[in-house]
Amino acid sequence: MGMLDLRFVRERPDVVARALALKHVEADLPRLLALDAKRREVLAAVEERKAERNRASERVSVLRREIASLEKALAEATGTAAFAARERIQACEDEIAGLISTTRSLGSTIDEQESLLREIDAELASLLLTLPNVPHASVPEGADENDNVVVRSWGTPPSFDFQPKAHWDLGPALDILDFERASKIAGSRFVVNKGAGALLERALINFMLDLHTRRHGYREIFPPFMVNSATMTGTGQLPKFKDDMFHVENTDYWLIPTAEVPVTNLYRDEILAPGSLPVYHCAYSACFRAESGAAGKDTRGMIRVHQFNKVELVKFVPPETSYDELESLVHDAEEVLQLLNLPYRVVLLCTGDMSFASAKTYDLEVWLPGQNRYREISSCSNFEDFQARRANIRFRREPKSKPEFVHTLNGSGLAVGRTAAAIIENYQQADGSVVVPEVLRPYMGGMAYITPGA
RNA sequence: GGAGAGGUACCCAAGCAGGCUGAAGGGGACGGUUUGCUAAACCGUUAGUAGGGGAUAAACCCCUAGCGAGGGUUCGAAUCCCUCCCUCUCCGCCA
Repeated sequence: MGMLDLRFVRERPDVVARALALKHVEADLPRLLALDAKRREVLAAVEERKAERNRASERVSVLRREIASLEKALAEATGTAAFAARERIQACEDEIAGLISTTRSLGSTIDEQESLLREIDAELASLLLTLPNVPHASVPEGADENDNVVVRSWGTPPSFDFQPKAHWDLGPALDILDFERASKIAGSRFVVNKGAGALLERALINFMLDLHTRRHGYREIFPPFMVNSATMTGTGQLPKFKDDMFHVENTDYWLIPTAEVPVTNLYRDEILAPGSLPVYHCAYSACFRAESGAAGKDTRGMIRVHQFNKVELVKFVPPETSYDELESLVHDAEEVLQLLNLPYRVVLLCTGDMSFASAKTYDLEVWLPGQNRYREISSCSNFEDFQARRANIRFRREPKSKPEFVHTLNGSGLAVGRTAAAIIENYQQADGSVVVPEVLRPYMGGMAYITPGA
């Protein structure tokens, strides 16, 4: 989420209209443009009156001082001098009376115009939020996910000489995933990881964080898992996606749906100093999602749950490099899958399937033998300055130069639960045990196999 | 949770019996003088920002807002009133 530059909308309504069509978004662009014109008209009028009021107030102040000094002089003056002073004082007081009465009526006009302006601003702001980001020129046009483009594939889906099972069968059989008890203590769409299952989850988190911090140059952040409304608004979860999130009753706290929220908001309302870009952050967090619109979808297993773990990658970069940064971000996420030797493909989302805020998005999809299909495991996007404008994150190129909006990017690196599911399914053996990928063994006390009860 | 103190520019800090104070004074930073170099000393500069308008190749100029945030009183608010937020100290409670 985020917003476009009002000036850009004013100057290039054609581009905005095209983006609306490409992303299948409805918005009242003509009304927005009309309000914008109206706003500037009223603003000019109200500011002219304020300037007038300020001049009058200053004049009152000057006159008051003059009166004061005249009164002092009057004490010693006599005859014609005293008479002249009294005359002058009277003239000043008359002028003050006149100034006050005109300024008073000026004030009420200002009040009226300002409240009109507030109404216009409010509607304009909410209309501006209905405009999606403009897709980058390299994004294929298309209606829905069927028009997405597979950019590359890596690895080969394993062939089994037995019928491969889904992780929701394998996990409980190994007693490393417990959906039944999860549903007892919390509800549906939760999972309890046990023994080697818990260890696997923890190992994956550490493995991913180590990879991104030590080899890819990201700085680790461990953020709060609850944030306030201002933060949720900064990255656009509020007000639009209120129902997709969990709210803590009687507080202003919301459970984060992704670490992107706290991490992107770290620099909200800040101007980053020259030389501080690019900033690369990675963050583990639990993610909480209400999945309100997903009834009946992925009800089994840990593909779609209310709480899952994720390692998120977030970048703040100067505008000119953001598309190169997107490519490297995708590679950083891909490397996790390569090192784990999990087959996947990279999909470039078409205009109709990409999110509201994104200018360009690649999805990583991992092969899940149990479902015999690729499933999304990471989504990497360049938001350009769309998020930064809303969250007001800027930077300076030189100590004296004008602040500019940064470009923000983020991507999962990766969704941990889905990665665990992919490992369980891709590394399953005929006897129901699971081979532990080489790179994870150091993180699991050397464990090479997950066997029942491990 | 109880009690107190406080939020002013890059930092510290004065102003708070309303008016040439959008802000004294330090520090820092930047520029200059001096100097073989450095240091010191001296001089100068230093709200940044947002919005609107004007001029333009640009530099620039004008207006408005802005002293934690939002309201109110007033001709006029950093200054008076109300609400909220945050920070610090002490006590209590805890991991």
